Amino acid sequence: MESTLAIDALAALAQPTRLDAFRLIMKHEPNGLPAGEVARLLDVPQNTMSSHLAVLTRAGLISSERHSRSIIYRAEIDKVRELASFLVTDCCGGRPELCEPLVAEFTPCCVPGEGKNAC
Amino acid sequence: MESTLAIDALAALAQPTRLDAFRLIMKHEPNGLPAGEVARLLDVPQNTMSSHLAVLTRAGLISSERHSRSIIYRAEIDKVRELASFLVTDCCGGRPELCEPLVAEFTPCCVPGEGKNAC
DNA sequence: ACCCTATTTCTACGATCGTGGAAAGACCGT
DNA sequence: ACGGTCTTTCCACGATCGTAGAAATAGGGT
Repeated sequence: MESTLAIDALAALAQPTRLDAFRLIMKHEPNGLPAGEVARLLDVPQNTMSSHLAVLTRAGLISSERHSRSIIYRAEIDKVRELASFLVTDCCGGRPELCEPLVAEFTPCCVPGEGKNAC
Repeated sequence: MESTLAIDALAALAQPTRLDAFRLIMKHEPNGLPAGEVARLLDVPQNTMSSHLAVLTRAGLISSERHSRSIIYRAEIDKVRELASFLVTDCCGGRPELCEPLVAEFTPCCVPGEGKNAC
């Protein structure tokens, strides 16, 4: 992942209203959520939310699709994967021994066949 | 990880000069790097870099320690782990099937006993 | 054609951010 | 005590951001 793309994604998430909106949209995968619903659920004016959603879209973290009158927003999960990967790769670049604890953090999460899921 | 702490960390990294500085300091783990070196290597005035380093410090991503005349900056790797974990947890909250590909992204990296290290 | 709903675009305002000159603060050597 | 090095703090400037009112756009129902 290129540095400038990572910065756009980081900057997009580094804002309370947008982070909330992103998390909300994530929670509604893979159905998505209309823009008005996002604004209503987070109690933010529609036009304000619209510009925030535009920022998240420009950063590639969400995408939109028109569905008659509504515009449905969905999360771009690959982008989160890229971003987390960027952080980890960045951190252990050239130093594998540093990123081992990072991997350990994620591995117990979502292992198939495990009864409880820590994730 | 609390949301506001994550936002501070994200905002701190969402700036070119700071991201560069952070990556540079990461690269010099665990020895650390004096503030002046960071400024010199990235070709940024010392006082400008000083304020950026202060932001990264407030976000908990780096820490400083005086060593005679120099002030050595070191990365707080745990914080990166927390941040990456926050992103992943955020993403697959309640939906384990979504975070599986994320884990797959990290797992091949740094597995012990592997000859080549993709990380 | 008209109205209603859903959403965006335009615009402007105050607030915060990034930058770097100038000065001040630590620390060491002599 | 003094000069030199390393770093931070203070300050001010322009630039970007977050917000939301008002108007414009897109689509569906009658």
